[in-house]
This record gives sequence, C-alpha cells and structure tokens, in this order.
Amino acid sequence: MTRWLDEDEQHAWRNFLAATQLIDEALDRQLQRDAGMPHAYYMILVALSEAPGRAMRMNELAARAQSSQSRLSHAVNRLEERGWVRREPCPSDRRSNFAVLTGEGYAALAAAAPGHVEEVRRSLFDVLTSEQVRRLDEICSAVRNTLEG
Amino acid sequence: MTRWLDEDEQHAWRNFLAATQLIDEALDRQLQRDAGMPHAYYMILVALSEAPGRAMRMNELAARAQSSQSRLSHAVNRLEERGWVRREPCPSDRRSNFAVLTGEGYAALAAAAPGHVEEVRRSLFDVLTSEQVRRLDEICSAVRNTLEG
DNA sequence: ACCAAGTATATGAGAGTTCAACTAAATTGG
DNA sequence: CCAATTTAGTTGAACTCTCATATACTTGGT
Repeated sequence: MTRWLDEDEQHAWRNFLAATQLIDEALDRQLQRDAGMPHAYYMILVALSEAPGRAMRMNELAARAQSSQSRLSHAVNRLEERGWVRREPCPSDRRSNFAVLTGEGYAALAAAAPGHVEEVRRSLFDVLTSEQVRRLDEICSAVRNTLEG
Repeated sequence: MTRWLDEDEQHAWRNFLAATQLIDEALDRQLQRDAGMPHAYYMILVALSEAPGRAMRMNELAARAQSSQSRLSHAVNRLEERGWVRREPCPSDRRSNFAVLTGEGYAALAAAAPGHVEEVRRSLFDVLTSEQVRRLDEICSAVRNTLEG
C-alpha cells in the first residue's frame, strides 16, 4: 500500500526540489565562474581552514565536508595538482593520511569567500525573514537527526 | 565590505546544506539501486507522464523537469536507448522536437514510483509536523520567487 | 523577399561523482 | 599469537553534468 503524497505534500515537495536545486546551481555557478572551483571543493577548503594546523585526516575531512571518501580522494588529487592541498602521512596510523591546506590554498579560499557569501545571502538569507531562518534551521536539524542517525 | 554570516546564520546555512544533501543523496541512491535511474531521469519521466499525450516539446520539458536544455538532450539520448522515450519532430516548428513517453517508459516509471515515494516520506515528510511542512513550503516559494524571476 | 537577431536543439570535450574493486594496516577474538 | 574482520584510503570505469559551440529554423523589421 503506497502512501502517495496528498496535494499539499506534492506542492511542498516540488517547491522544495525546485528551490534547493536553484540554490545549489547558483552556488556552483558563482564559485565556478569567479573562483574556478565547484562548491564541493570549497567545502573541503573551508573544513581544512577551520581545523587545527589546517590539517585533517581524510576520513574526518570527508565527514566534515559532507563528501564520500572516494569523492574526497579524487578531489584532493585535483587540489594537490593546483597546489592548494598536500597529503602527509599520519604517524599514529599508517593507513591514514592528513590533508593539509597550503598557503596558496588558504589564499584561494580567502579570495573566493566574499563572493560566495554574497551569493549565499542573495540565494537564501536576503529572501527570508529571521523567523523563517529559525524555522528552516529547525526543519533541517530534524532531517539531519533522522537521516544521519 | 562583505556581510559575513553571523553565528545563527552560519548554523542555519550548514544545517541546510547538510540536510538537503542528505535528502538528495537518499533519493538518488534509492532510485539508482531500485530502478536503475538517477533522480533527474525520474523527474523527466514524471513530467512526460503528466503531459497530454505523454508528450512535450524539449524546451518545455526542460523547464518542467528542472533541467538545462543540454542536460535534457543528453538524458533523452539515454532514455531513448532504453526505449523509455522517443523523439518526434514537431510539425508546427521544425526546429523543435517532442519527447514522447513510451509504454515501456510509463511502466518503468510506474514500477519506480512506490519506492521513490516511500523514500520521500522517510527523508522528509515523516520527519516533519504538518505545520513545518507548511512553513517549508512558504520558504521554498519565497526562494523560487526570487531566484526564478 | 531579404537579412539580422533570436530561438530550439544537439553535440563533444572536460570535469566531477558513484560504485565496485583493491591494497594495506589495525583491531578483535578465539 | 594468528586468523578473521574492520577500518583508511586509493583507483579505474562508467556515467552524468556543464560549458562552449554548432546547426537549423523562425521572426521582425526594411
């Protein structure tokens, strides 16, 4: 017995798909155009920049940057080619690698951040009241608690 | 002067990115696993199934399925290979093509739909109160009105 | 009727993502 | 203390998506 969506749910669902896709595309396009990187790479650089020593083990970095391990590994390959990240072996666990943000990588992130934040505001925060932001935050927390647990 | 995100906005933004990505990945994984198609293809089949004669011109289909024209064209190539869609020339405008959902395409969609709806419920509607669904709908409408206009 | 500009679509190259192996090292449990 | 399992990470192939470009047709002015 499939529980199909009723009319209101259909409407909300399609609105949700459209809105989130618009935001994702706006973010990706802005970053690609102005900083030459996709949003996934930006998130990796952000995660690294906030880590102590600007370094993180690959598996933890994947979790923080919301990336699969495979995706991260490929991405770090490309980021190494650009000189934005380098790998270093982990002394305490010889299976593991650190990814380390280089000075150039930090500079690239710093250069990209203002335009990105502008786009985030344009796409979401300028559109919503602070009450709506609070509601959205609650909704997203609920989703995460279910889907991550 | 960059208007950086304050703490609450940061929190909401990261929650938003995480939640929407979790949902997208859940949808894609379920459809790929159980129906052998990505979510983008599913949306194309849905749009066609709701059109009169199960046929639509490519440009209108792209709009309804939230796809770029290029993406749609590539996707329809693959869907034609599977026999789920076929192209037909448009008599009134010889630049244009109709995409037509075949019987097999409709059957594939019908087979995929129940599992997909289950996943949509698991990922979103089972998690939220109906009040939250209403709020989310409003938020997404606001985003669409800004980003589509 | 003609030509410029706009519209509808297709295509190829380049890039990112996923999935399924695969290696290697650490951990667990008899 | 060794075998079995789990964990960390990488890789290649297949596939999708984006972007720039190309083609063909239509439309609006003159």
